[in-house]
Amino acid sequence: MKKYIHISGDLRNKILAGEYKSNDKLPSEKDLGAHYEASKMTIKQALDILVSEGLIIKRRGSGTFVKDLSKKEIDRIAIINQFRGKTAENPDKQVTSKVLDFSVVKADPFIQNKLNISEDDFVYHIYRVRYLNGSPTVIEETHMPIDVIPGLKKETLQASIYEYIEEELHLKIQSGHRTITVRKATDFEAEELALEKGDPVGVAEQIGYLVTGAAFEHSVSVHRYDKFVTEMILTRN
Amino acid sequence: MKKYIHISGDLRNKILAGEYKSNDKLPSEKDLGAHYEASKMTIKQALDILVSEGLIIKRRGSGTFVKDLSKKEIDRIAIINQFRGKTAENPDKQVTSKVLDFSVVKADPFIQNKLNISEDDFVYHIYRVRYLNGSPTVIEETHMPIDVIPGLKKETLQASIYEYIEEELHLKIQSGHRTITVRKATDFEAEELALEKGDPVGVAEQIGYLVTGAAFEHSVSVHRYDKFVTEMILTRN
DNA sequence: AAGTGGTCTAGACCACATT
DNA sequence: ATGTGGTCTAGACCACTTC
Repeated sequence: MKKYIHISGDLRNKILAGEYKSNDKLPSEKDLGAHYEASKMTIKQALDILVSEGLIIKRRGSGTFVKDLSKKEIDRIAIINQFRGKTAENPDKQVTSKVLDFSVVKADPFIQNKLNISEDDFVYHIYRVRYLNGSPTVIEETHMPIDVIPGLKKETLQASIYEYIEEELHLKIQSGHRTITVRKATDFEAEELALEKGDPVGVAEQIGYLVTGAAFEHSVSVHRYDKFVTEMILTRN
Repeated sequence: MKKYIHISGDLRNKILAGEYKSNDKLPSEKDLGAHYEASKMTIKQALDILVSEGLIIKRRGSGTFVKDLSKKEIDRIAIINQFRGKTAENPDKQVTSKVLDFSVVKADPFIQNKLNISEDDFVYHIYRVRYLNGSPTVIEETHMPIDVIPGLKKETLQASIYEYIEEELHLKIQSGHRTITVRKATDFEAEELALEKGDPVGVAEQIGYLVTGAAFEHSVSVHRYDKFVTEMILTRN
């Protein structure tokens, strides 16, 4: 186990368990270094993880403090800021899919640009309605370059593509760039998502990248307005 | 100037200028260290900034590579992931406000919990419609503890509260925790935002924190659906 | 085997806040 | 003046990829 992971995990537990409370001052980096038998840089690395999670605040000159979080915020914080597929995001729910289209096409200019591929490259076109516990939740339209993600089968679409990519192809997913907008449902979307015409939908457009740096997916997902939540932590420089 | 800021800035410029192109390999950390006369840890710190911005990817054993970004993605990347007020987010537009309510009230239990204050604490209640270039864009309802942000005047609300906090009170804003949802506009919201009844709105609920760790605002902002965009970069682990 | 990034150290000096 | 976190160094060893 990496030392800084161990230290940040240990401190996170103590905060979540209430051993350090809101606004409490943590021991200094020097003291923590003595306690964990680690150098200052390692302690700093551990604390910076908790800063990025929004749990603590460091103030040069005064010390490190537990943020003034409400209980709900603390519960929330363990979960967010992860990049996962729908299946992994909802471990407690049954995720199923209706496949509207699954084909191989030439990428149009829009997709070419998003995936940074040339006009001769082929992509999968995957168009699915996805259900959580049987109720329609989101319509996803995904394009993936066949060169990057080969061998997709229709039965894979019923389950988790991300799992296929990581477990079967042994590729590693690194990051995603996501843009969220809001609009009215089209007639088709309303029908598939069991909404009224013109009801709100949340739209997430996303480009996914592998650790190799290659863009492996462009997807647009249209969510029922009552089942769309997204959370983030913003920091100031 | 901090050395790692200088190095990451220099490399960012080279990437954005196309000096390093998509999928290009950057010099090794050792070589960069020689070039910039910096130690390995400092180079690492500089590169990690670019990783968090989504510009590059590091692969142990092989090297550091420019991500396979489309041109648009590259342009986008300079902007996002900052925590700022509406005024600062729209430097090119004129931001004005209509103040619907400005009062001091006792915090109700919901707000108490969000701001982590007690039932005896007073908060400002600020309720504004905000206009970009004269057209209604968002309705914001904000609560701020008067103990944390004293001396708010009605004329401040016409402009930028964030500016008041930083310039006048000399407090430093550190971070925000934001949750985004989608729903139908209420009749009141539709009227103020010049929408039809039941049209979509994007809702951002946010808690803001100072560098002291104190929660200084809870706000719910209801956005016209055609003027609501939010962008983020997600990473795995 | 050679080269890469990841982790870690022991210490230095600096910028800032508090006393 | 003291204590804090921020930056930086010069090196060590490790895990991983590529040849």
